[in-house]
Amino acid sequence: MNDPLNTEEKILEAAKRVFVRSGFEGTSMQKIADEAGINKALLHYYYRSKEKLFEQAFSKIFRQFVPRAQEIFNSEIDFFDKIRLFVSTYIDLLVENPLVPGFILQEINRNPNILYHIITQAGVNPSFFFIHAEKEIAAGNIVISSSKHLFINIMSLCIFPIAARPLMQKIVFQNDQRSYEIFLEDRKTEVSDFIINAIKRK
Amino acid sequence: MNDPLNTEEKILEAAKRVFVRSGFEGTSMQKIADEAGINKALLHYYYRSKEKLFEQAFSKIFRQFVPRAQEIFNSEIDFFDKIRLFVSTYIDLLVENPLVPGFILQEINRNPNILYHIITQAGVNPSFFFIHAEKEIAAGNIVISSSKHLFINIMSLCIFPIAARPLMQKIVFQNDQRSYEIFLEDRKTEVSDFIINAIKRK
DNA sequence: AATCGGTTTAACCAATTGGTTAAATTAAGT
DNA sequence: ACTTAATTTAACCAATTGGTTAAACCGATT
Repeated sequence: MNDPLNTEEKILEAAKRVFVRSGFEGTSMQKIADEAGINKALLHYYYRSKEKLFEQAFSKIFRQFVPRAQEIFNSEIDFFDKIRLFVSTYIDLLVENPLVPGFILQEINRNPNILYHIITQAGVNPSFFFIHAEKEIAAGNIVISSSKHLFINIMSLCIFPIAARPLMQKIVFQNDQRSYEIFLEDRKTEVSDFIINAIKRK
Repeated sequence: MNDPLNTEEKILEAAKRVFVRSGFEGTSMQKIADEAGINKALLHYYYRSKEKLFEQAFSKIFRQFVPRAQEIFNSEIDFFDKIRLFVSTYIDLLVENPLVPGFILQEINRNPNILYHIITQAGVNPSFFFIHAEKEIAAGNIVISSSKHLFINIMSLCIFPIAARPLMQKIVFQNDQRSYEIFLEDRKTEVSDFIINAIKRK
């Protein structure tokens, strides 16, 4: 029943939830304080300003999604298996955190400057993916004009359907929630097949 | 030099610009009034509330992107040509309005309820695309588990790279702006080839 | 010239914003 | 028990928020 979190951690967790739900501009310090069950002045005591608190919250949210991807990209498995594992794992991860993609896309466009610090801090580095892809291209196993296109295609196919869910669910599934859940579950194999079909040597 | 727009239109155009730039929560009525070069009370005179003004602005922005897609989907051309034309046209359209995808993704997640009214009003109806795709599947010309997956794949590959540009430009191109411009230009053919490769009968 | 309806403005409103301050409370070390 | 430092609180601040109101302005009709 009692949470073992100290006040500082409790604030950051509350801030993460509220920021993801409402974005930076839509979030007030009071709402975060309410969510954390504490006084508003405490937010400023632990985190000097809204910006500072946001930066830490954003960074922590962002870092939730990096290590899993990094781990898979860096693993020594067959390239197609790597794609299959990444797509399946990532769609699962995104479905569990459905508001995060929209939140991140919103905030990077609002203030791109925060990115530089956060990306380096999170340790984002897809170079192992690029190296593996280039090797497969050189070996003639896959056909694609550039590993960068392939990388962004994979990300697009995984992330967009969740970021744009309310829109897509409405115009493609007449807003039927259950159908969209099944649809997303299907995508865990569907997207991999689509990608592999697109790039494998004929 | 003089603009032929009356005050009502001038307000809506200003509102569109500011809302797209800063989102609903990040936009104040004062900022819109400044952008339009008029008094704040005029906004309430022509559009009763911020919500009402937003709804009209959002609807107008949304409708900018629907007819072009509809037109292409409904045209009587070869299915692969249809994909090529759509991808190329849409990436161009999105590059010209780079902040719109992020704006829309942000707002549909913040308040999904507005969608119902706006989508019907905009006349979104991809059924001709689905019909054409199903026909090609039945004829054995393309291989895909569902036309819905194909539709959302196309949308993902076109929209995501622009919605997530600040992020992707940073982690894939070390934030080199010119490289990303070339990359997006390349995608106009690259994405079509990718999709067609993925679905065409082997 | 008087009047009319639509348009535009300045002044104002209560509520909320991010942030500060000084006092009260708590826990630990002596 | 006394002191000290970290923690938590209530009260407060100026600035901004969305929204209202009443008066001024303006071009057209009579």
